[in-house]
Amino acid sequence: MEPIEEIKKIVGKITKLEVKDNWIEVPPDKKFGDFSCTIAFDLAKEMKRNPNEIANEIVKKIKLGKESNFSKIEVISGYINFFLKKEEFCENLLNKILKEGKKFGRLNIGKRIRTMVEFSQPNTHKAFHIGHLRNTCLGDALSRILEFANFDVIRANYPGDIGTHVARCLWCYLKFHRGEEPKERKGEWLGKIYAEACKRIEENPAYEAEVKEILKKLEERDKKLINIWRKTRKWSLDDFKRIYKELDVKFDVYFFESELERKGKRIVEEALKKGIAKISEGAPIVDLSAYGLDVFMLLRSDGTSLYSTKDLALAKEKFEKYKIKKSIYVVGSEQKMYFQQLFKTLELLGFKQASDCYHLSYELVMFESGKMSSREGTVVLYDELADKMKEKAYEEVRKRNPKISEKEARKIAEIIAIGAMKYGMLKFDNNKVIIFDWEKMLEFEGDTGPYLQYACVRANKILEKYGEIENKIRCNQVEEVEIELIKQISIFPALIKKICETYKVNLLADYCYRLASKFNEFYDKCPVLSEKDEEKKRMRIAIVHATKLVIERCLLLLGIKIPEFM
RNA sequence: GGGCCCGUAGCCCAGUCUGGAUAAGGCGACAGCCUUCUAAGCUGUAGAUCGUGGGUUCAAAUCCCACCGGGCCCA
Repeated sequence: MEPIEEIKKIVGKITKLEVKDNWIEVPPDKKFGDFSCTIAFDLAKEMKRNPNEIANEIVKKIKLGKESNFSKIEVISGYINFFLKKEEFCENLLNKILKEGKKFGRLNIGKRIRTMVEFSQPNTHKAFHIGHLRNTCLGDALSRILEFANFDVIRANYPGDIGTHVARCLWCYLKFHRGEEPKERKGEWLGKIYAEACKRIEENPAYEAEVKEILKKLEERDKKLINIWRKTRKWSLDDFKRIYKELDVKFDVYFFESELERKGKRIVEEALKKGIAKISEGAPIVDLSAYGLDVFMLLRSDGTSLYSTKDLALAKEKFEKYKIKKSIYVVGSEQKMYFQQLFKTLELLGFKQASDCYHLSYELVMFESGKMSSREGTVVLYDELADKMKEKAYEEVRKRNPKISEKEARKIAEIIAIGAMKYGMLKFDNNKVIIFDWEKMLEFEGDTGPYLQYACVRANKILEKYGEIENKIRCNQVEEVEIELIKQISIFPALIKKICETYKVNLLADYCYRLASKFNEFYDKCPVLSEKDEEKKRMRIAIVHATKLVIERCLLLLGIKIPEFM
């Protein structure tokens, strides 16, 4: 039995209560044991008695059996402190991992829940910038974690290939850059055209009418214009695909806004017929003020579509065609209100699945001076960042490996650069604004991606030199660093469970850093290959093996690759 | 005017959901450690009125209320 389970069982038996998770904690200091139970404080309140006395009474009744995980139980000022039989605990865990191998941490959810994670959603005709990167890393990592935990995940992308921004870009392209075509990174070039369009329109608002005309023609499927739209749209999409390939991010399905306009308009008609929507100032709206959600507009008064028009159609498609149970939307937090309105409207339209729609919001990537804006062209492009990261990583790789080939150095550098970038995006809580800082982003020491990769590379090197690993080991004596490391490994399955419930991907990044840190400490203090005591050596190899498995798993789930050397 | 998020050391950040013992790390600074499995590493020192003020509690960074500062959304 797991140690925590055992505490729940024995304390529960004596108090005749179900022991809650938050009554059990890990003490701040080793001298207080390995686990602590705070049940006496709560009981003291109810019984109006001294917690210390109650704790002592509980402990007096506990008889530890031979199979128990614990060697000792102590009461200190109301806390019931449990001390593990360290050697047994380590031996059990290590042997369990030797047996389970890569399956360690995988959850056994009986039924596979079909879950769609929609993320990335870049706009064509605009640049792919580091805000999209945050979104993409987050959605990809979440998908990987849910997949590992046995959810049936469908990864969806939803590029914005139609709408005002496209009309602006095409207007500027046709009016000022007709026929031009760059040789490479064509999507990036279109992004510049878009920024130029915004600038020109701002300077001369009379252009607005011309843009509107283009938008209208696009919705009416004007043949000539559609051909140009198709061509330029592909420029952007090709750029996105190149970036996803570099990031090793895959999608199972692409939805395009342009393909949802008509279906969306039909749903709006239906909503009007049902009386859920009504016309106000010429535009169909849903009045959600009864739910504190103001008014939700479904179409513009000129009949052109909005995000909402298309999102209604998309949701319907997700529910009906893909038969999903859960729908996760990874979208910036500025859209919180919008998604509340959308989900409520879906509910009113009779979609039961609306209650299983979840907006996973995250804050923006900003500059110290304020928001990035693709309109003003003040964005850090993905390629700009990636190029600099790769160059920096290349220098570092060269410093340490002067003899390897150019090709090999570039390959390793890319793995490190992409890892650093992803970790830099994933380690922060999603509610927190990331203030973009070149210096911090280009850091490869301390709490960074390369630190994690490095720990894993070190572990791999030891295992590679050792050869075949035994499938059962014994722990006669374990040192403090070893116990600390093994304890960190042991909480991995619980962590995965928690992330599946909270969608907090940064917990995994944080965990992995702590694990790598404990391993580096172990690496420094406990020689493995040169250890003379054979039994101890086998145990240490098992520790290295277990650490490698878990770090490798974490990095895989974060979407970070591991170089062969670095 | 209404709503949401953030505020923890010079800088960055975990912990807040589910209150618990001495607030965890990273960067930067200072002092050490490479003839021993890769120093992108390890060890130590200095650095925190947990935005402010109240409240609840045996116990508050964590829960409640008010306010201040920053960001976002709606009107």
